[in-house]
Amino acid sequence: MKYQAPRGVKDLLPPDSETFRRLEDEIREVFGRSGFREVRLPIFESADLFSRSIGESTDIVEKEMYLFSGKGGESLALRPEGTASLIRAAIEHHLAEPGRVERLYYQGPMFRHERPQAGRLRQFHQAGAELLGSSDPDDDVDLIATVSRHAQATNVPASRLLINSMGCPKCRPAYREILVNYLVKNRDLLCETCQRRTETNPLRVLDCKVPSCQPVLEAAPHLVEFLCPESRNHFEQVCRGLEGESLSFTVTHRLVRGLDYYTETAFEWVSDALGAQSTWAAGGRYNGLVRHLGGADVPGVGLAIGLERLLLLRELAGTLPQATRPAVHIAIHPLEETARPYAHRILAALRHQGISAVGIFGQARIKRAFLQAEREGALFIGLLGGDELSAGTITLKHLGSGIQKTLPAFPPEVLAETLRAPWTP
RNA sequence: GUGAGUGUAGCUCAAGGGCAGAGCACUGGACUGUGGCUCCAGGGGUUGGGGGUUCGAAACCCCUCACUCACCCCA
Repeated sequence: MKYQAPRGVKDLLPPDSETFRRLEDEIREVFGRSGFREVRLPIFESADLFSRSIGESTDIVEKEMYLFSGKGGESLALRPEGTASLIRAAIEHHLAEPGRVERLYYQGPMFRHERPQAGRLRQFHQAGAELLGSSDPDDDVDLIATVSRHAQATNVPASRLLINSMGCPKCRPAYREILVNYLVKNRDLLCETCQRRTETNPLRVLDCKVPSCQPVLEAAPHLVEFLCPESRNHFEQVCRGLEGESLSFTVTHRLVRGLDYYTETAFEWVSDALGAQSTWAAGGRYNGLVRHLGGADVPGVGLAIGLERLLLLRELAGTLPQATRPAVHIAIHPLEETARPYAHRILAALRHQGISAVGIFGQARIKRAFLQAEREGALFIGLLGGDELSAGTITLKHLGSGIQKTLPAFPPEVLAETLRAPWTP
């Protein structure tokens, strides 16, 4: 085997490609019903956009981006996530303006250079929704409800919603200092990675899963206890709103975001039915991001769904959208050389009538032609021999019932109608 | 980036130092303008790749690549 797909990328073949397509369409529908409209974003951007928005000290930027240079030497990157691109586009096209509310969604492949494993690919797909221009906690609640309700309706197994507050630029630095003091005091009890992160990205230490770190981290001060009055109020209203919607959630003090631009509410949906990569959707509020990227002071809240992970869950639940192969209505087989042009004429005429039709040209024996017609999913086979050619007819056989009729091939409107009518004994 | 487990026909898998095999799929025939069933026959492989040990390697050793899972990170 000479060539094979690069590591961590996957070919999606029928019927899996059709199933995936249906899942994407379903998510478009869900976002669309909540008022979001699609933006098509480029697959690469200036590398700088991602390091500025995601954060220099995150793994994504430090070691997982696919970087390359443009002809002019500019530094470009395949997008590792969608929010940065969407916000860039919203600023560029003046959709992120004070007082203006925009609901936008995107969908498509993302790229991160990681070691592949269950639910983790180097090219994977995300669908994300972003609501710009509102800082109202009920918009957080509504966005969360959109995904949670759909998860309920499609029986996503063992799914739990976790939420936390990341605070705001007013209160997070104070908490950060308190946390760093606590971590430094307990430095000897922490793993090497945590010791290093205490300097570089202290909030991430809370996310550590090394067993020996757990007692220290469990006892660490909780961010929610140090929120400023505004942030506290926002978080409480989100919690109350979710309760009002009867959406169950768990406040998880050690839930933090890997991406620096999140403020206030952070949330994610996890499922024990997945492997180690248990998060299938995640999001949060990012009130500082638009300005951070050079736009106006416009708040935002958004989320992204990992489509491959959702697909795994829906497969387990048995609620995957039905993969439908495009139906071939009729397969047309010329029995003699002289009937070939006639076959082409009928194929074109039927397709023009909206009937899907394939030609079977490469089979010398009629038995093979029947087998191929079945394999291609045809409902009918149309046989064209010398008799049909001279009489201007076509011999139709309905493959399901075995009913056979020889009818005029033209006008095509009449033939198309015959093919659409039920053929029962 | 680290670790473990797997790589044999298109697919699912046998053979565990001594002739590389089965089922399904594929191709041809029985069957010349009428399919699915059946029967008969056939094609397919440098055993992921490279090197080594051995009279002899799919098997044992080393390197490498890929897949799977876990760490890490994240959707």
